[in-house]
Amino acid sequence: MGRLGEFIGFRLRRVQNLLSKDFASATRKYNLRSGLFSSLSLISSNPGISQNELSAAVGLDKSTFVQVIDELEKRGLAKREKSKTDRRRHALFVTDEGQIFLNELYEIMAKTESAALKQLSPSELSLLKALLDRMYEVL
Amino acid sequence: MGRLGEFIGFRLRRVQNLLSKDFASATRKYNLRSGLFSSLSLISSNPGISQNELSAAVGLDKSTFVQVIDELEKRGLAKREKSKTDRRRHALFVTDEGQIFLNELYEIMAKTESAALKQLSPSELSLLKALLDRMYEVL
DNA sequence: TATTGTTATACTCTATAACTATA
DNA sequence: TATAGTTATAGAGTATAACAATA
Repeated sequence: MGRLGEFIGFRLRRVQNLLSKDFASATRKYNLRSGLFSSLSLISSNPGISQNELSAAVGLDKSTFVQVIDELEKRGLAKREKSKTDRRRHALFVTDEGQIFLNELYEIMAKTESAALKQLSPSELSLLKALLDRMYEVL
Repeated sequence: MGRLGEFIGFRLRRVQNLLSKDFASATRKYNLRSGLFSSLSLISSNPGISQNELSAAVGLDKSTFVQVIDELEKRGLAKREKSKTDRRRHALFVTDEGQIFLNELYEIMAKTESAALKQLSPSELSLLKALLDRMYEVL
């Protein structure tokens, strides 16, 4: 790999690439549009979140989420509700069916990561998380 | 972040996202097409590599690299040479100018990572690399 | 027949700008 | 005026399929 292999970003990316490819192939049958999983998860963890807040959390433009949420609604996984206090906003909620589906995706994600995590002892894993968090906070 | 934050892939991605955004903004003036840096680096480390081998190493389709290498040639950073032994193949080489530019990109990458790496002691950094390599090898 | 590089093409992802309805 | 959501649109990035040259 040459000097590219000296960089920590290279190592991060190649592990993450494999994980995300594994997750993509494990969920291919669900035909998950980009951002659907993370949106569903964030709505679940933050009931009533607006589309604007969601886009800020994910770091993509708000226009990106219109189709994502259209699809979540069409699939019956989440729904928009007009805010009573500010009628411009849509409060977003995960449906019961959406929560079941989301739990299934969490399971698949956990299984995807399990092979990699088996290589690490519990203390190594918590150290890895701590190191990554320290790097994230300073960037 | 909810349960999404429990996954190691989430932590890997968010650190790597920040690193790659920082690198992108630090190199914006060079107008680097996707794959140009990694291709130039791999050609430099593997002189005479073919387009097919390059695409296999990066994990993208060979058709993707036609335009990347067109641009590397147009900028005078690398060149194609017809292989003597198999006239279908193009042996790829970095020019002197390309090597100078590549070294500059390595510098920028190192500077990009330095903020994050300052958070880690030398032994933590080498452990982090080892853990990531162990995860990569098993995936 | 199979492989290397090429072209044409289409699809996904994402951003920007302009619009609407509200505030 | 400003903000939330929407629409239209354009630009990247990538893959697939078909092709020419060569093996």
